[in-house]
Amino acid sequence: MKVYKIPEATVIRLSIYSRQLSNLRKAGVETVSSEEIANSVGVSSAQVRKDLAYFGEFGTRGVGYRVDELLGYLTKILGLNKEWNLAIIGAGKLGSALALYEGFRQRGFSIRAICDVDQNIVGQNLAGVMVDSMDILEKLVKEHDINIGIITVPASEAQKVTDRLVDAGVAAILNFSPQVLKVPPDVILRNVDLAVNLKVLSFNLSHNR
Amino acid sequence: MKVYKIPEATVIRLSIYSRQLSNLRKAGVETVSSEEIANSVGVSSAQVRKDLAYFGEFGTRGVGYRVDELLGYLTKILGLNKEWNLAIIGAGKLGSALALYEGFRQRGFSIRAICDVDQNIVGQNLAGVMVDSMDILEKLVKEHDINIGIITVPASEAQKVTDRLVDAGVAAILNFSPQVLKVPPDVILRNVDLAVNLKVLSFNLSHNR
DNA sequence: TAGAGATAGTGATTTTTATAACAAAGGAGT
DNA sequence: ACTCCTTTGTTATAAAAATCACTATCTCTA
Repeated sequence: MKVYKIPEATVIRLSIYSRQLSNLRKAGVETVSSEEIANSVGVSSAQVRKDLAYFGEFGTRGVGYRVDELLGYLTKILGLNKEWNLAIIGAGKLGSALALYEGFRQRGFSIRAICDVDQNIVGQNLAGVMVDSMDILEKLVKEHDINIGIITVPASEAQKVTDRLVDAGVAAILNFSPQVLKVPPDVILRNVDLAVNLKVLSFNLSHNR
Repeated sequence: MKVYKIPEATVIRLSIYSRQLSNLRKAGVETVSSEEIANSVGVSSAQVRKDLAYFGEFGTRGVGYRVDELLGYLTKILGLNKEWNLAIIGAGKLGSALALYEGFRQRGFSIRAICDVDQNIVGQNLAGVMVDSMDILEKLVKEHDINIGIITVPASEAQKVTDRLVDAGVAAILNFSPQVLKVPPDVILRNVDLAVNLKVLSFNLSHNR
C-alpha cells in the first residue's frame, strides 16, 4: 500500500463504498459488481474501478467483487483496522451533539476525552466520557494518546486551541469552527464548515438555470 | 452574472473569502490585495484572482480591492442578499445542535421550521422555533416557503424524508445523514457526512509519510 | 509629467481528475 | 475444449482545475 498521491475525491468515494459494502454484507449479499456499487453511490462504474485500481486488484473478471473481501481491503486501505483516539474540544451545542452522535461512535473511532472552558459543564458526563477542563488539554492528549482533535469552540478560540493540540502531539484535526486554521505541514487538517455549506447551496440556488 | 459552470471548489473559496472580508470590514480595513486574501485563506493569490475573474473585475490594479465593495459583490454572487428559509428535519442531537448553532443563524438564512417524529419532542421550543410533527412536513414547507431542507434523521428514514421534501417543493437539501440520497436533477443536494470525514482523516493518518 | 513600484486581470501551460473504450480473464453451457 | 457472456483492469482521451508568467493600469513621487 505504497501509494504516492491519491485524489481526495477518491478517498471520499472509497469511504462511501465501504459504507455501502457494509450494508450489503449485513443484507447477506455475497458478490457485487462495480456497476452495482456505482449505482448505489451515484457515480460511474469506471470511476469505481479506477478508484480501486489505485490500490490493487480486488475483483474477478466476469464475476465482480466478493463483498466481505472487498470490505476487508477497504477497511485496511482506509486505516479503519486501527483504533483512533479522539478528543472533542468544546462541549457546547455542537460538541455535545457530536459526542452523542452515533455516526461518531463507530468501529475504529473512540472518543476518549472532551473538554470545555465552562466550569459548569466540566464534570458532566457525555456518552460515558466526563467533560474535563480545557486547562488540562495537553495532559489529556498525552494520557489518552489522542490522534485526532475535533474542534467545536468559537472561531475566536479555534487557532489557540489548535496550536495547543498540535504542540501536545495530535496528528490530525477536524475543524468545525468557521475559522481558517494554520497547522504545520505534518498535521492533517479537515474543515467541516456548516456556514460554507449553506452559502454554497445559496449560490447554486441563485444561479441554477 | 450569467456564468455557466463554476467549479465547486471556487464557490467554496468564495464563501471563505466573503467571511474573511467580513472580518476585515469589522476590523476597519478599507482595501486588501489578492495576496493578503490569499494568505489569510491559505491559497495562492493567482487562485483568488482567478476565482473572482469568473464573475467580473472588482479590483484596481496597483491598489487592490475595496473591502466593503468586494464583500458586496460576493454577497450578491453567493446569493446572500436574498432570504433563504430553512427547515430542519429531525430534532435529535444533531438537529437540535444545528437549530441552536450560531453558524446557522446568520444573515440570509432563517430557520423557519423544525420537525420530528417523536411526539415527546414535538411542541418543544428550539431557538424560537416550535418543533412540529413530521406528519405536517408538507404543510410546513408550503406555509413557510421553505427553500432548503436540512436532513438530520437516521439513515433509514433519510430517503423517505427527502422524497417528501422534494415533492413538497424544496429546492435544495443539506444532508447530514450517512446515506446516499437520490434527488431529481433540478434539486440541489449537498452532503455533510461526519463519518466520512473521520474516515478520510484515518486514511491520511495511515498513509502519510 | 515621467518614471518607479505595486497589483489586478488574463492567456498559456501544466497538472490533475474523470470519462470512455477496449482488451484480458473468468465462468457457464454445450 | 470451445464459445459466449460478463465484468474487471487498464490504456487512451477528454475535461477540468490550478499554476505560472506576463501585460495592463493604477498611485505616488520627484
